Order: sequence, then structure tokens, then C-alpha cells
Amino acid sequence: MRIGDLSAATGASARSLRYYEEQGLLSSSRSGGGQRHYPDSAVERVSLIQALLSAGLTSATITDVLPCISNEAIRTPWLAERLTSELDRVTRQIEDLHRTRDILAGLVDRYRVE
Amino acid sequence: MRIGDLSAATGASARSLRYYEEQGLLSSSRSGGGQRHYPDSAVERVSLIQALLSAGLTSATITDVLPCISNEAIRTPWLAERLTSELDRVTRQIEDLHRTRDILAGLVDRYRVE
DNA sequence: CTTGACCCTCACATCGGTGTCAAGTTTTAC
DNA sequence: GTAAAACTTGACACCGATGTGAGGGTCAAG
Repeated sequence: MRIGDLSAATGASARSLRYYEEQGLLSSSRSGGGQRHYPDSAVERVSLIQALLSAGLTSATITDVLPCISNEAIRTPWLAERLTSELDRVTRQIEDLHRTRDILAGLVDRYRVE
Repeated sequence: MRIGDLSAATGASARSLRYYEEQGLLSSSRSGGGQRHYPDSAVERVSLIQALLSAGLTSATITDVLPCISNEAIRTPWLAERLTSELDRVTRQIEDLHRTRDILAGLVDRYRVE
């Protein structure tokens, strides 16, 4: 599939897809004329990238962390730490967000009732 | 208390506290020499601001939403909608984050076991 | 007083992902 | 074979909260 198709399939803009590639998160083959072609599996990969980005991982961090999905060789203890610490961060983020949601819910409630 | 004290009490930098004031999120009285003074209650207000900011509310949104805590008069139906839609957004954000956490947890697990 | 710690305003810098525009090339459909 | 749609690279802009630094006041303890 070409970049427009992948964009349509994932919701990521073509600009973003090129950026992901530039950052080493995503790879593509090129047609004779230089246009990018993606395998169907790219859709899932982009979704994963999007999820991790929206969780606050940096593209550099994702670059470090993503290969371990497909490439067994790159697994190092250092990477395990990295993954765990990101997991902890996200977990904390969820907890904070729960508190904030309660605050907002309280506001809504108070607004409704009084 | 002065800005340094409030900063120490909340973890927000003095820069941020001035910014909050500039955006209309926080008010202060001034000493003769022009230095800011805050009541003790400012600590809680700043915590609230921090929570809402970290939940992804914009300072402009918070400006709209915060007054309804202290000022009954400003409550409008429009504000109710606003609050509710922010609440929904945060709720969705939490759900997304749960999925992402599961992804990360899966990576950690896979890393451990294999 | 004086001195050191604290505070003031103003302005510019930073970060990271994305938008957007320009000028040019490739692909597709008729 | 031609036009339209889609793609390419490159560069600059933006957002929004915060950092940072300059140059200059204020406050409190000695």
C-alpha cells in the first residue's frame, strides 16, 4: 500500500508517517520512482506507534523499545529496565488521571445539584 | 506567603505561578514593593490547576472552568457542557492509556519469559 | 545601613510532533 | 498521451507550558 492508503487506514497523516520513518520507527520499500510502499502489517505497527506516542513515550524511546517486538537479538537487560520504567510511568499517569477525573466529576456533580 | 513559598509548597516553579496569574488562573495581592502575596488557600488552588493541566486541559479552558468552584454566579449551561465534555475526554484518555499500559506490560512479560 | 536572599518584568529559547507550503516527480485513469 | 491525483524532499511555522537570563527592585537579618 502507498502512503495515502496507510494514512487513511491509521488516521496518521502522511507527514507523520514520513516523520516516523525519519525517526526509525517505521520502514518502507520504495517503488522505482521513489514512492513508499508498505506491507499490510504496517497498519498495526503504526497503531502501536500511535498508542505509545499518545502514552507519552518519545519517538526516541519507541525506537529503542519497538525492535524487541520483532527482533529477538536486541533484547538487553538495559531494555528491560527501560520498558519497566515506562510501564511504571504510564501506570502512575493513569492513577493521576483517575484523581483528576474524580475532580472533574465532582465539579460536574456539584454543578448539577446545587 | 510569597511566591517562593508557594513554589516550594506546590512544586510549581515561580515562572509557572506567574504564568498562571497571567492567564487568569491564580490571583495575588501585592506588597508595597510589588511582590506577590498569596493566601494559604492558594496551595490547594495551584494543586488543582496542576491536576487539570496534567489532564490535558488548556489554561484557557481552566480559566473558564475554575471559577465555578468559588463563584456560583458564573454557572451557565454552556459551562456544564464544557465540563462534561472535558470529563468525557479524560475518561477516554484513561481508557486509551489502559490499553497502552497493557501493551507495554505485554512487552515486559514477553521480554521476561522468552 | 548594608548585604544577601528573594522578587520583579521582559523577552527569547526550548521541546516534539504535526501542519503547511513550494516546486518538482510519479502514478493512474481516461 | 495527457491531465489529475498522489507522491517526493525541504524548510519553516506552530502550540503551550516552562526554562532561562538580563537588569533592576524589595525585604529582612545582622
